[in-house]
Amino acid sequence: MEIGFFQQVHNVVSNIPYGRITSYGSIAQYLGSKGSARMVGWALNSSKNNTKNIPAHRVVNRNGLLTGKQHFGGANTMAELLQSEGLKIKDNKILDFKEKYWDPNVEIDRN
DNA sequence: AACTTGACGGTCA
DNA sequence: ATGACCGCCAAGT
Repeated sequence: MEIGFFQQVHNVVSNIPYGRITSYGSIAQYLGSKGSARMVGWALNSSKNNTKNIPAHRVVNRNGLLTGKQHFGGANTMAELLQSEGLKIKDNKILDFKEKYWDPNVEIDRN
């Protein structure tokens, strides 16, 4: 059986190291034509259905903006999670986005 | 079955 | 640099 799109997303997101972040688009690109960036967001949304602990807070949009903060319950939960991992956040944006950026297309060896 | 929505991203004015 | 548009594709209504 083929792995579902959401599960592939969960897999990639789970591989994001502590204190690092990536973007929806990068994940979508890593998965090829199996989905668009929007699909990644959708998959993460269904990840809360998954019992496993998915570090979804490490996924932001391409501008380093915390567009999905709304889905973490609290208004500032996502930002606090990221800050606790050493990232600099201001006004819902990751300041050191480029430095802490983690690209699955580069870091993961496609096994 | 048709229309709208969305945790996005690239292009163009 | 900012804002509008379009493409992406599954889910919900």
